[in-house]
Amino acid sequence: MARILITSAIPYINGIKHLGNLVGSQLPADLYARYCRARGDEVMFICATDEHGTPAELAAKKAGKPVAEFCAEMHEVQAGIGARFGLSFDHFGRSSSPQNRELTQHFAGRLADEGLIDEVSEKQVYSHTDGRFLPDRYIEGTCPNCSYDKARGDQCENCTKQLDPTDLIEPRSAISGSTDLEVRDTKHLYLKQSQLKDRLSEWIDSKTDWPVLTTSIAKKWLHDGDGLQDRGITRDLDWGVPVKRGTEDWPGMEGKVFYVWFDAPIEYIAATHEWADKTGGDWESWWRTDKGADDVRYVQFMGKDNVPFHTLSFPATIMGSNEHWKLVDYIKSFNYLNYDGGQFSTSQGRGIFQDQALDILPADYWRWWLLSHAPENSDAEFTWEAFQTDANKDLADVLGNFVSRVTKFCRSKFSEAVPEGGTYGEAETKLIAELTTKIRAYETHMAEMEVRKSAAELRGIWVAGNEYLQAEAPWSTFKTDPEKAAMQIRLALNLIRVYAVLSAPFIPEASAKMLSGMNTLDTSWPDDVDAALKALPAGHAFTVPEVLFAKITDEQTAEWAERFAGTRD
RNA sequence: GGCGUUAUAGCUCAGUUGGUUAGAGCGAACGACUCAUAAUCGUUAGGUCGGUGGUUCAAGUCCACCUAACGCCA
Repeated sequence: MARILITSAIPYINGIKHLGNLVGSQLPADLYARYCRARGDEVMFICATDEHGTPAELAAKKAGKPVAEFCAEMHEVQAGIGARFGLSFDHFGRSSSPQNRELTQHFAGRLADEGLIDEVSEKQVYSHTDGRFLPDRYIEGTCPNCSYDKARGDQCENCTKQLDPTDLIEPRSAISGSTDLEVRDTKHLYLKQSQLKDRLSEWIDSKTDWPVLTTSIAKKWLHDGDGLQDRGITRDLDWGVPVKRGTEDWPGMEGKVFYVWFDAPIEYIAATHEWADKTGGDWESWWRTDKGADDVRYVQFMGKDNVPFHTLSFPATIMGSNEHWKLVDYIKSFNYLNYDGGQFSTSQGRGIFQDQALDILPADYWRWWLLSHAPENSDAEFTWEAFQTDANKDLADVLGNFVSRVTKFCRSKFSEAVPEGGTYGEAETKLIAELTTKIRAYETHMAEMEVRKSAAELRGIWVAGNEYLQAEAPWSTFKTDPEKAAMQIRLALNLIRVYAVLSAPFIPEASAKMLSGMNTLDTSWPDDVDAALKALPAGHAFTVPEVLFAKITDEQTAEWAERFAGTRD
């Protein structure tokens, strides 16, 4: 039994995420977690909300709430949506937790002790009206180059010229519009990533089994231009982890917090700590190689935009501490999912948001389509037409209908119990051999996190059942040899249970309905297919389940396409 | 402008270390069946692998250049 630590990139607290966010990390991570558990591994599946930073402050202000309250509410909203999608986190934490505060401060202290922190003095714009420093993008003004009047402090969107906030003519706060600004000196901490470049480079080079998407992004950041740059890890904000050197105050850093990118990945560890505090478990046995984590395999899931932080910044934090923290063993990264010819856009409200998706269809439809089209090798595209066709064909016609035809046939010709009699012939032997081959292939793809291939293989396993029925035609057999038909249907009924077990990582709700219909709690994995197809013995009572997957109609997709094309308020 | 990823049948995608007639699903046409959510099963027709030029006995699969899309950076 292996020990698998799985983390999904943590979604930002600000607002409800769209489906692109889901398929890029949480959903495939859940698929893998469920599969590992089904195979008997000990799994720790962690996710959280990323709560610190300016966008959260601004969103809270807009909502008219204190930021802590806003984050607490949004955390519950996101946790609720995750639960409805069937995301089986062992813990869904919060980066604003005391555990994360303590660990973040600890890491900063260790890095400082190792000489990897620089204190840098820089100039930054302060807004008297807002009572705060303004990050570059929260300053607007007239571009000195093209006179565009909405240039941002870092760049003019009109002429693309790079700017410093001090370049702007008539600068103003993007938050309040105030022009009562001044440039102040402020001191910040920098993580000297450049000093860890060789260690990081060597480490990345050793990961020959990682997806190209992951390593190519990492190598680009390592070697591009002047190479890996040092990064500021503090900000002049209120909302965040207060800067401390371990448990000690940090002279000159009063009133400052760590920058979100520094504390967010540490939340993976902290969330496990949160889990332990809640359950009495041992979080260090998952994260400290000197305290039992040396046999843990750590797998991270994320979208490609998060790769630099997970291949370089977070490992720099871990390595730099010179303590025995677990480094990631495998990074599975995903490209983007596009929506009908363009990008999903949170800011423009374009595409389908997670709560909306669940309002119109059960989670399994989304899980299946998104996973079977996961953007593994390139960006993928969501269209309503493809979604409707694929979901209807795969879920309703191939799997759902298989369950219907078998259970209803049995009920009408025999009873709502597994029929007795008959013995296997050549066709059954052949089917078992074929299923065995396909299931072993499915296991391989799942273990390798080849999401699309896994889905295709699973679908093939479903199809094999229909092929068998079609070829053996128990409805014909029944007229001349009822015992043989009984055997065929007994096998088919058992196949439903096997399908439920195999399909659970993809479509947990439907899987549960199938098991419930088959009136069994037996979720044992079909290591031995022959034996697995005898799990439900003759005489075992069952009930014909409701339609597993109702078909999506043309009217529905037409309506949805229109509803989600526009913007969300 | 730099870097990266991608470019394979109408659509969505597979194609291992270069090697016999380039694969799958969907869609299409035709056929079989009637237990089932007008579901299922089978057969067939469709690509010479973005373009050009190389390396090689042999390239979708390696190299160069070009084009296009997307992304990152500047």
